Amino acid sequence: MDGGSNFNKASNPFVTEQQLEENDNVSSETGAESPRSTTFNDMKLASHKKGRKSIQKRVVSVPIKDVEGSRLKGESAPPSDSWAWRKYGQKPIKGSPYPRGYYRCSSSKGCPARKQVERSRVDPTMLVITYSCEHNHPWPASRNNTTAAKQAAAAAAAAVVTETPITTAVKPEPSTSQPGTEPESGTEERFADLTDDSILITGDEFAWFGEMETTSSTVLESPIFAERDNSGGDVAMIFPMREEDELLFADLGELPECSFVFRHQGNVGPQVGIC
DNA sequence: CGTTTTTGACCAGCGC
DNA sequence: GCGCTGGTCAAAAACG
Repeated sequence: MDGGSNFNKASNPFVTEQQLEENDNVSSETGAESPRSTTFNDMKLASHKKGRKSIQKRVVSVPIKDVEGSRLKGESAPPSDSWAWRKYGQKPIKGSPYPRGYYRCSSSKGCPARKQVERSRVDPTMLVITYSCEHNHPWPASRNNTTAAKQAAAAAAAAVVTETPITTAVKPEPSTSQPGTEPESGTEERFADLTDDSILITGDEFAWFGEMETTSSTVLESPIFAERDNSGGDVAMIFPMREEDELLFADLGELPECSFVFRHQGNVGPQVGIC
């Protein structure tokens, strides 16, 4: 948690990230037993109590036009990324003329990841996506075989690749040992490494966040990060686009769950990490 | 036929 | 204590 935030804070200039740790409401919901629908209640508690585990949130702004390219239908269709998202609700938000869509990760069963998509009230041309997930949950594999993934891949392929990859970086000190190819050890080991401070990007299970927006092509920076970027400088998160995506998708079949691609700022080729 | 989206309702948290 | 708002569920409809 704390460790992971290093990365976040310093890193990604493109992602507006507000990592909120919403843990602990743990205190006393316990007694909350509701008189009525138990099942419903259980679920409610379950969801609300997720607060027990730290929940991190990341806010990403994406130009709608980018999104539109991949969007299938509906106003709030989220940008396609490497995961499957299922919409489970939509609500008008006070103060905003645009409704907010609620999506849940459907890439794998029990995936706690969620995201909210809404149009920026400040800049209607921007889509604000808030990802949230509790710590330590197993990340779903990229949906390489799903239509969404294919679409994303196709979009990536179709996209003009000349655009500079967004980017930036990763870890301050590229340890030479970054595996260009995945080590053969178990995923867990890898994961362990990744979650370690030694790693970068993600430092936490949010590695997927990075990958996530990557497919959607352009991720806009948020003011928050812009500032950090200026001051920080040494580390930047990378959101490899297109090319990497293609590669990623192409290889996904072989990659274990939750893989992400990143590149060192200094021109070290793209690297793939798996958590 | 299976999966996803839509939409209304319910509940919890928060502010007044 | 009450009302408002946000988040989630679940049934039905739509879609591939």
